[in-house]
Amino acid sequence: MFTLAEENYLKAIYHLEFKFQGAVSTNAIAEKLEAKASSVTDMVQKLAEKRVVSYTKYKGTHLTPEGRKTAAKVVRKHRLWEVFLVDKLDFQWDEVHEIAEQLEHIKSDELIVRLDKYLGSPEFDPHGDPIPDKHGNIKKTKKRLLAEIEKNQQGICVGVKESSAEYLRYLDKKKIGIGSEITVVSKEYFDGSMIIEVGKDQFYISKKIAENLYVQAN
Amino acid sequence: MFTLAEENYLKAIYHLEFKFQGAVSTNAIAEKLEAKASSVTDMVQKLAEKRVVSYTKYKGTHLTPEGRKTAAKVVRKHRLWEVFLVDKLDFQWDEVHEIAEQLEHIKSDELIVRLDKYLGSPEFDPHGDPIPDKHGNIKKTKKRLLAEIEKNQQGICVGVKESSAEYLRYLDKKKIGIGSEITVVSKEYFDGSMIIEVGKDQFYISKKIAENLYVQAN
DNA sequence: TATAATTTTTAGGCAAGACTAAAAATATAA
DNA sequence: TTATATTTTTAGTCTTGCCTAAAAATTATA
Repeated sequence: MFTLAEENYLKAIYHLEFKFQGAVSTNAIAEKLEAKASSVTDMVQKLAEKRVVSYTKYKGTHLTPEGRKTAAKVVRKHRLWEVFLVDKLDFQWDEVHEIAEQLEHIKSDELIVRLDKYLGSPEFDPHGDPIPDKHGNIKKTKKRLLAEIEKNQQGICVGVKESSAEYLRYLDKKKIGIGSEITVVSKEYFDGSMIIEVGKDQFYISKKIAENLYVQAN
Repeated sequence: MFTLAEENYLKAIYHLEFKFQGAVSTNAIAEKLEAKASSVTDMVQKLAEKRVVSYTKYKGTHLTPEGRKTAAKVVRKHRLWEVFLVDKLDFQWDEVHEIAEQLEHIKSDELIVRLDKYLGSPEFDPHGDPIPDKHGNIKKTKKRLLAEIEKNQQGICVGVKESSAEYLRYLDKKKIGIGSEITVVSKEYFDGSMIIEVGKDQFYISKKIAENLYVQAN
């Protein structure tokens, strides 16, 4: 079993390894967890003793298969709880992260199984990120930025890039949410702005908006 | 804000104060939390500094109004989560305690409000224990001993008092389990024995049996 | 009431997980 | 290639929450 701190380190390394596709530096972990590098060295050495990471001094850290499995499980729990909070308790996208950050550490395998079933075994969380299955495998997202979609093509909204509260509220106001079908009606290459159709409505969006929204296109 | 350990101490003192209606001894807390008395002394002094308990050396501990409010909130969360686990995730009543023990420490006022609403603002948990309202007030418990039920009244089995293996085997043999509807067909005031109906069966039970079974009556 | 038993507190320590400051290794630049 | 800057590690501390062992206070008993 792992402590709360250990789980958070494993999760951070999991995300960083995915993002940079290589050894994870001590400083990168420190920044992600808002901790000092010296604290990270301590913990990483401890995790190496527990065989969940491989660590070479000055060279960085990797998850072992065992560590990856553990990290994926935490991520799975986090994202399942986010679905619960949004789908069942009607939270907004931007309100769930902090709570899920706590719920992800609840220890009970049976609970995950039942929660997953109760939510209809979702494959994506409310931000469009894939939920690892019980073996830690994740579906590859075909998610692209709305800005990359061409005229007359369409995509399903699956998430956001930067999730500031203002931005999420803007999307809400425009009735854009996970699952919304968005069609690019016209595109201005000069400034990257677009006119898009969501449901029955058509409206203008700036480049900045389009570069912050992930859609799944065919 | 309180740490996990602090919340557990406050909850323990809350329950013990309720049970014994007076100052709570150091040893009583130690037993309840499976800790050493010296650890309890440490923590109780710390809680006294935080003004959530009043503590006099060698005389025991009391919750302050502030402490009682905090403790009641933890109990409220615990019992709401138990309802969630049983009503929504189909857990059995006896499987939920450990998980709720973890969930009760999740910090988010908004979460409690929404969870409560989602569950239909229940007043009792699956064991028949009352759920404190948002101000910490509790309804008088619905849970009573079967021995207190009068002739022709009925109740739903919600738990046992002493859970010896023999007793549980006896209940099993008689097909009495959580959720069983029990009707008192007749009652002998001389020795406290009864004839009860469970499902289609009627049979005799002794006073001792009736004093060990909790039912939820209207 | 004096003595024994029990309860509670104090004193000192330990592990986890964070920190600061300084040293060592690595990377960058002149 | 040497000097400088950056990154990482080590060494030593601190707090939390627990422990053991011993001392002190309280309660029970003879």
